Amino acid sequence: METPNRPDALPLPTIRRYPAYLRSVRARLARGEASVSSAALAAELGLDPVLVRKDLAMSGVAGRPRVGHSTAALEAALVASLGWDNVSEAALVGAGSLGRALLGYRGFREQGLAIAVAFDSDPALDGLEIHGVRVRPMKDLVRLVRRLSLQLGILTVPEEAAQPCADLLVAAGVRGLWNFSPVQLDVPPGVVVQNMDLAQSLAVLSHSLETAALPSPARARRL
Amino acid sequence: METPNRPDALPLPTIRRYPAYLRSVRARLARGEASVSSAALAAELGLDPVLVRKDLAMSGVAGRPRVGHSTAALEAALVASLGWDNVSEAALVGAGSLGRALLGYRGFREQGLAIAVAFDSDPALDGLEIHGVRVRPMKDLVRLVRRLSLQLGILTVPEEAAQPCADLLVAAGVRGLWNFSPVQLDVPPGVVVQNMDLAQSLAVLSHSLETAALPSPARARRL
DNA sequence: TTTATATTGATATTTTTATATCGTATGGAC
DNA sequence: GTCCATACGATATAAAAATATCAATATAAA
Repeated sequence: METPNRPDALPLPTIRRYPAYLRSVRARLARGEASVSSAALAAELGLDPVLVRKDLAMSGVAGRPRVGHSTAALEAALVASLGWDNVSEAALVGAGSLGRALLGYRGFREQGLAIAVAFDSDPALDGLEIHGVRVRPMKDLVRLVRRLSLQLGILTVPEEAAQPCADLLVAAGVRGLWNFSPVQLDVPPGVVVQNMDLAQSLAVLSHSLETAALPSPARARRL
Repeated sequence: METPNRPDALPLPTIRRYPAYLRSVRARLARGEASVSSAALAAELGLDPVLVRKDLAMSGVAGRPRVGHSTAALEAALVASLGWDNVSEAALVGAGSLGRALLGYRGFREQGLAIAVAFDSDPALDGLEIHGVRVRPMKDLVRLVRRLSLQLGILTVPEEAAQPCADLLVAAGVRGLWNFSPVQLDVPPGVVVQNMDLAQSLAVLSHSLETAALPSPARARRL
């Protein structure tokens, strides 16, 4: 009942480490290396080798003693686990400076993401094309997102606009929201929200700076 | 004693939640509310009330039965725990679209961060002022960062430039790096690195979308 | 004054995640 | 062919974090 049968839901920490593994594996593939050991990955990324082995095992790729894991197999398995094999198309809402930065980011292609259209409330931006993506007025959002069957909404709007825009995207049928604003979005069940919160990240950094005044213990390195 | 450092090192998950508490507390303060209950915060942020209570307790602010916690006291304690009471000055390296977006972000002031200067390898940007911050050439980095005693480096450069720029910043004496590139930085002990990784966040979102149960009807309509 | 109740704070339990340990398989050296 | 070093895989332990439970307390109402 609870579990959708196809892909297992992996532990979130594992999923968070997958992009780093994938990056390294792709680089090795490009260098012509046919296999990689968990120890090598662990050393490169500053992680515990056992942890890496367990993470890789969960991707379904078996390793061979004395050899390691096939880079090609790993690449495919990691991409599949991440859901980056079939590209999801997204609508970006808020073509301010952050929105434009995302529109110009080339890396999304390798990460199964394509931004199909952008929306902004500023009439001056209406019709503009930014990095190959057309900007549309907000009033067209629901209709366009629905017609294009977009799965994902990217929110790069000022905080006071975040919830209303989220509501529009949900009404238009997106199944996930990538939220760059610092507000806690309220969405119906079934819609996934992932927050990309600057404040959260900065908090960890500031607090670490404040507390780690002297280098007494080797603080555990979080990927 | 066990704790040589002045401020206690709080659990990272707690620290990550502090900005959300702080936001809510500040909003309540602005509305003139003198106190707030852990249950109210929990409901607003979608967290377990017990978790909120433990988090708030760790800030050192005591609550009163039937009343809650003083918003003023909470504000002060959270800000202090985060190290946001004394502003740290930062150097931003890489004045591309993402760098500019950060330079234009107003919220940093309330988060104890001020960007004092920016650097970019593009000579065309030399001397430019972006959102009130001057852009300098890379060759001036070490000298300027050292002279201004900047504590923090913000890396918004292409991935191949990340490690060299990090090395420069470390050589100039920064104690922390906020890394927006997807590479694992190698820094000497004592220097704190906090990664702000788009791929990591996107990974969680994609995987959640992949594993989340699809709405039962009308999904096989794309033949 | 008494009582009901909202709310805290402490303790205990469970769950999750990370680390340590040990056995096993494989490919190459001799 | 035998032995050895390497790397995996499984099991066990530990650490961290979230969740549950419950007693204590202070406020407001009766």
